[in-house]
Amino acid sequence: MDKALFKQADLKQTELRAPRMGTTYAGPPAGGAEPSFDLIELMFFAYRDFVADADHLLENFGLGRAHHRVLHFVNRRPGLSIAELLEILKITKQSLNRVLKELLDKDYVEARHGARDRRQRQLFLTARGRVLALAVANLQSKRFAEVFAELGDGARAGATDFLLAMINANERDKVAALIGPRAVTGFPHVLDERTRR
Amino acid sequence: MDKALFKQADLKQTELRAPRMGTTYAGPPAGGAEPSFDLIELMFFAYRDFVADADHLLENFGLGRAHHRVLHFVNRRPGLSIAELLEILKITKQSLNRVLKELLDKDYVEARHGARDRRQRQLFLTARGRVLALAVANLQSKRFAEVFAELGDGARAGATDFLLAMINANERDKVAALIGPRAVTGFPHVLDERTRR
DNA sequence: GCCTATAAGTCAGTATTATTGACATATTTC
DNA sequence: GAAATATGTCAATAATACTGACTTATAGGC
Repeated sequence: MDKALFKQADLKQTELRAPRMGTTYAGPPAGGAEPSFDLIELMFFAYRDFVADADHLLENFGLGRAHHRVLHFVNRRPGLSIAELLEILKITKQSLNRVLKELLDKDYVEARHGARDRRQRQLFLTARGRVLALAVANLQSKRFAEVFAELGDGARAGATDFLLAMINANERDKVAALIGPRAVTGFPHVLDERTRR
Repeated sequence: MDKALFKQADLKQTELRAPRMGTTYAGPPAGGAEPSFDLIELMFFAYRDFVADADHLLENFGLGRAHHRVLHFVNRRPGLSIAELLEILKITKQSLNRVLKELLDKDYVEARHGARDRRQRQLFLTARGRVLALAVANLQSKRFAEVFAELGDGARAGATDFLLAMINANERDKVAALIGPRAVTGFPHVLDERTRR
């Protein structure tokens, strides 16, 4: 009985923890209220299963979590520079290097000299890369589609609001800006001035 | 300037990816709909900041993400066995060992011989461990409190429904069962039959 | 044009969290 | 008593990250 309880799959361990942000620990309880154990645990499991979709798919291509992140953000912000990518991913260039090199080698990502500044390398997905990124995004979107088929489409706005509110206030605007305008099309950077002469 | 550019925080990399589940990739698009890039990205950022809270706090105690998971689940299911913990965490006992040993050494966790089966070791938090686990939970709960202060308390049920629906269907009942009844008190295992003679 | 700053790439060494495989020990169950 | 089970442990490895130091190419100020 206890066996069957958690048998489903071989999961990699990475959740329930993450990067440190500028969060300040203000001391024990907020104001006497009980901790929201339910939501804490739900966040853990929901995220676990959510990312598992992408993880599972990309594994077939010999790509790991680091590759996924790069693929995702290059897809979302085509034309971004190495520095910008490092800013988003919050990793060092040494860490990025291995992963990016593999993505370049395997022809998922393409780097072009910066149009304005030749020192920069602007990153784009190749056709292959775009197919893969879209496949991942579609798989993840399928989960959302099922969720809102169950909860009703009205729940989508609520979920969006909830997730946005969960983001650190100082980053919320940036994320909202990145998300809102490009939610559907997703190709703003290609059009911005940096890629023009 | 490149220095300053990346200085914000020293973040560990683990998000936007996770364990593999039994998710089946059914082919490109679901039915022609655009991928939900907005929600995909929101999940990433929301979870990133959410777990950063715990991460940041535990770092002061020399504890990492693996320790957090153990602390969390032992707190939530006191009296669980090594095997049960491994099942939940989906890691090997070799991986658990180092982490658990540290938590035992540092007196956050306590292991007692199984009451029914002396081969088993049942895990409990010590007073210290409970204080720490509660501090983490309170910090994470603070974020939820702020979110629902902003969105209104009505949003809490919606968020719960959303997160629950995001969990793989085959696990949903188990998680719901674990979460619902013990959301507040959190000490069910101690009372279950396994710890009795 | 030169000098400095910047963007990126690279080499070397290390940490954390995970893995697989093999085997030892204590205890339960048949 | 023998086999199964729960746990612990040794050893080697992988993926993802880190710091520090250095090179190369290009941009920009003077």
